Amino acid sequence: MLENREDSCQEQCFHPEVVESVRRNMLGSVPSDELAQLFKVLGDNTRIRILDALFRSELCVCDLTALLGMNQSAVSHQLRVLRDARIVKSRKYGKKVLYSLDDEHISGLVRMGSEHVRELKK
Amino acid sequence: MLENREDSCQEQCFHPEVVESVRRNMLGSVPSDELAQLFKVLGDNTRIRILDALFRSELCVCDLTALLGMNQSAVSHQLRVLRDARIVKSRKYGKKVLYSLDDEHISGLVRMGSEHVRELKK
DNA sequence: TTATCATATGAGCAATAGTTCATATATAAA
DNA sequence: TTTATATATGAACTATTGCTCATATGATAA
Repeated sequence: MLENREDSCQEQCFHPEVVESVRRNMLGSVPSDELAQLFKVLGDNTRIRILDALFRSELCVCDLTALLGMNQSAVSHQLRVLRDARIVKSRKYGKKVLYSLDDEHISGLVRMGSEHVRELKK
Repeated sequence: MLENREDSCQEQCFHPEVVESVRRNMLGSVPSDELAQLFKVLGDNTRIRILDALFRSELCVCDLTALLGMNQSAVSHQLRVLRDARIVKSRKYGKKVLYSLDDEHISGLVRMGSEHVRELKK
């Protein structure tokens, strides 16, 4: 991996010791990919709004649809993405399906992210 | 907003009180969009690896390029995305540009995200 | 100055994502 | 059973994203 320097830059700039030391401590490529995947799922306005709502209360698809003011199909599609990522869970209640958050880490992430956004505004 | 129920579902399913109460506490649409934008920036494997590296040390573009084993142009493009989001900052040092993390919230987010991924594996 | 090196950037392209529409499934009521 | 309701899903379309290639910019050295 370290050998493909042709594409990057010349000897003078490249610092093998620093690069090696950093590399040793970095996440393996598999975990970094999973982490990116998690953030990618959180990186959509519709899904954030869904989570923001579910953070307040367990809700059925219908109420989420009304709340977001969008297509039921679109909401269901996004709920599937969140379910696949195990960020929300669902349970049947009669004809309805009730959704709620599946993990407390997620609300922590959302809270910390909001904090960051708020800081940036200053 | 609450009136476009035609697209969603019938009277029986819709719960106006719950929806209203949830809506009142939700993030405004502007902040939720900014929050999604932040997560979107973090939701890419290349950018996560860059942050993971910068978390360990300030690095020039050339070293990052060697570290990630990819095109210098690709790295510069992603650094621009991170810079625009004010997640990393840069300073000139001779011909080189040195990058580092711009905000301590970010490492917190990455750490919390990693925690979540680790938990999911169990 | 000119040449070289490190980085940035615009255009173009392929892959992916989010939405809508139509329809399928599942539960309940008549 | 038949009908209606709530949700899920596949296909199609458009918009966005990340990469590559070529080139521009900016700084140092000769």
